[in-house]
Amino acid sequence: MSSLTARLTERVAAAFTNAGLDDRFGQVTVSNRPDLAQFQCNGALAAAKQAKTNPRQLAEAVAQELRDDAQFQSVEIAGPGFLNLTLTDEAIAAHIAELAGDARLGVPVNNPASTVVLDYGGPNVAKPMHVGHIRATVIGDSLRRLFAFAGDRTIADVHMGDWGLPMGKLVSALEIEHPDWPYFDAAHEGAYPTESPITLDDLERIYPEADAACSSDPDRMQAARAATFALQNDEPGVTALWRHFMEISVAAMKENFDALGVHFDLYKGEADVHHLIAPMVKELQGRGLAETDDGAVIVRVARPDDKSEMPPLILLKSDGAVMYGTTDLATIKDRVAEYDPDLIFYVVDQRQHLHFAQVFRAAELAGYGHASLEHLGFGTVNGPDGKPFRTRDGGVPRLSALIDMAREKSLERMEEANLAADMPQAERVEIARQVGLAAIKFADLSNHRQSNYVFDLDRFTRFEGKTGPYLQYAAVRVKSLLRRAADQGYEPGTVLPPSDVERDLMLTLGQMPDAIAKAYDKRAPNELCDFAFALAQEFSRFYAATHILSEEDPAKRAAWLGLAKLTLDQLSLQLDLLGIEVPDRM
RNA sequence: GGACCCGUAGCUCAGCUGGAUAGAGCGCUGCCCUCCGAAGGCAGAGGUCACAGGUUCGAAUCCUGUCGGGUCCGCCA
Repeated sequence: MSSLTARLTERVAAAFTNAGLDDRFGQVTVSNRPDLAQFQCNGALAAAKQAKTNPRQLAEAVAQELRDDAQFQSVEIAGPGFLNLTLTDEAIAAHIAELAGDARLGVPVNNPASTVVLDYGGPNVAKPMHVGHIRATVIGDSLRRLFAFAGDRTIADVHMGDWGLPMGKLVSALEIEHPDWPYFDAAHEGAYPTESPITLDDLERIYPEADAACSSDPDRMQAARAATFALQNDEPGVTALWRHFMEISVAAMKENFDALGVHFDLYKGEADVHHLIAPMVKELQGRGLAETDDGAVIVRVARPDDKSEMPPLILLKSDGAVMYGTTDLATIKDRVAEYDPDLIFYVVDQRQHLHFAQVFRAAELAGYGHASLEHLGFGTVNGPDGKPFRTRDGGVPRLSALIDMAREKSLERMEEANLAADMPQAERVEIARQVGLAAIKFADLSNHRQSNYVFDLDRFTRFEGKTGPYLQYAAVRVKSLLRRAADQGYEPGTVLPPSDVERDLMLTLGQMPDAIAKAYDKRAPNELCDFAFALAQEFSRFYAATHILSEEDPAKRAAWLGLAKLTLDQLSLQLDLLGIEVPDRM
């Protein structure tokens, strides 16, 4: 089925055609003047501009035809030529009944489906995940859910940073600490230890030290480069050591992702395309697309009409080492071969915009696949001072610590509000976990993807206002209502033509397919957040204006319960697309 | 120096492929619980949409410039 505005657009477009005008002027939207009408079409204004005629006249011709259609209660022309449409209550009820009976709640399935590779998360081996990874994972996971629900085939790849200079820094630092380890013995024969001699704590301690040493000491940097080169050239000892890094880091990442409730289909990284790089560079050189410059192998991606300087993509540094642009390009080639995607999304920090522009151009020059490559950049997470979020000691807050803080804060809030007071402690803790995640996720997703935002846990965890916890509460309240109704033997029934009490709620419910389509087209989860909140507000208004369970007319009571159920179903879907769970009670 | 992003209510933010009276949350003022979860609802105050030009019947939205903040600009990822 299609959305209400889509149907109205079809109807009005036909009227434009019959009036001798282009049907694309028939676009119908929800009215921004609800006091005047429910829906509007501004097409007559655009059409008149093009035809250089009077817009009111054009609107009148279209309106004339629409007035014969029984689904409209009124068709009016206002101002310079706005077409104002109001449906009959019967037409609204018929549509909402259809929505309620549809397994997908009226949201159409993409046909044909697209294949979408989503690249998000981007954790680095041997580095703890931090506040910045919230955005990369939460936005990416929501887009994955949204596109999957729309019917697309989605492949989510975490795309770890596991192959560059940081690995060399670690290896070379370990060699200084433990020169006696077999990994560093060129004469070593046979297998290397299967058990890692280092722990996650070791890695997280050593990396910052090694990084600092490399910055200040050219010899250390040189050693790190050499180790990187050895890794990228399959030197067995270094490779064996690197496998330990991978094993312990991936385990830690998975813990973090589980705690966040985000899903990946693939735990691939830069290293997975290692074997593709040498042949790819050779191929690009052979085709004249790559050339040597200052000792480095580069692809020139600048275009004559560029407004600013577009630096070349460096495939191989002058020391022969691989850069991350190289692995990104090879990853595109790999994904094309593996999945033949229509779309590849990169949910990565906005600051890497230039990098992706370079890689995308190189992929285009090389003719790697037909996929549309989109860098969905995001802004930074800031502290209360408006600057990038830091802990008191100046460090970057760890993701796991933030999740713990959100849980604790949520538990406090629940106590304040006297929620879940009579529940066993284990259940309260579980609810606090769900509430804490909802707080973090909703706060992140409700901001526009590209803008920065201030991380204010105090505000995010509130049960009042536009927050994740509030939406959970709103959904739980409806669940509670439906439970009470069931206890009294009342079941949700078919919706009836609305009175003033429920008309706005029904019109809002009718908008969900449009809200989802908008979020999909704009790759913007904040559209879902806005809609979910608007729906919750509209339901609260309805809920305050009536008393469902004491209604004596059984048909009316059942119709209202039907609306409550549809609201709950929609809210649950919207929150699910945001990656937010809804407890049964709280 | 060049390019990109941003500047909207006291605060935090939506809206930006041009449309009618610029929205929400928090905070503030006043009402509404003998009744389904008041964490709610209703009403209200609060805005030169950074500034100046331009295009248009119509500009927060498009164009140009200025100011202010952020980011990026070949061998890190």
